[in-house]
Amino acid sequence: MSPKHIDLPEPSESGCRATREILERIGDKWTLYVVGALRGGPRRFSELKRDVDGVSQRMLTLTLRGLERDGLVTRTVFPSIPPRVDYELTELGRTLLEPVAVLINWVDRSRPSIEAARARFDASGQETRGAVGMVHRA
Amino acid sequence: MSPKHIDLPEPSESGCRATREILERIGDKWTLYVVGALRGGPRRFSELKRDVDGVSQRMLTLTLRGLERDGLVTRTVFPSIPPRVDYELTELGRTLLEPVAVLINWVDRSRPSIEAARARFDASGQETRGAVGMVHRA
DNA sequence: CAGGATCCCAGTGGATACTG
DNA sequence: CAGTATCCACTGGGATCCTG
Repeated sequence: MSPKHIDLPEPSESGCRATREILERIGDKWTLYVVGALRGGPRRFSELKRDVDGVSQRMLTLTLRGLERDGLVTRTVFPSIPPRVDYELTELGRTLLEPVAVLINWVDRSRPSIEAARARFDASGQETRGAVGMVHRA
Repeated sequence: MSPKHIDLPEPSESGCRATREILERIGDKWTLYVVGALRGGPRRFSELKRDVDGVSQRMLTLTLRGLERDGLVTRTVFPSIPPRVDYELTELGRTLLEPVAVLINWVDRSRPSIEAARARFDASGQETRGAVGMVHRA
């Protein structure tokens, strides 16, 4: 069925290229997690490093730079000793939280189905390869 | 400030690791575009190759395999000459369209702001680096 | 504490050639 | 047409060391 499907907004056709560029930003390995860690308010560098867990200081720095460059995060330096730097989502950055939440929710709800599908595929997938006749693999 | 923010669903805490694994699937270079190309209904391999534009047959194959493995698309072989293979979103695959649409919409709406921020950052970013006092870069 | 500079590896993905 | 197989370049990203 699905007579009408969902009406995907068509990445405005014009900006499909530019859209990809931005999707790759938030599609990288750490951006979503950093944004998630910042959702509660300002965080220091070392707090983020602890919260995100697994991230190297190099990647955390690069990720924060990228977010700052895109106007999604502000960086505030306090000239104290020891130095202290706070990162915080901008207005724009906070608007990203909703789309991300929708996506995360989808992943959470779909994970059982996906993992089941993977198990099925990995278990019985290969030998139907050269089968004769119409084949549905999956 | 920001007393309430948006209430991010907390990636169910438990499955943060597993969630990442799936996020990386749809976060790769081609998956979202292939899914987008399939939103209108079944498509043949060669049609997808034309639609997605820029994708190599290798990456298209790998991407489709991954989606098939995760139960998001079905692969149907017609034993004709020349051979024909149709790909189609599953029910589960179609449920992915909405979260993706939300994200694409966000990118489209935010692109002007982001590009402006990038221009500003790239133009005047570097020299405020070692400045004294509290500094807001951006 | 925050992060710059280097080195280096593994995986992603492109180009090309071949097959059923 | 719809792949598979190889080779290869690039780069994302980790580890480590050093500085203000």
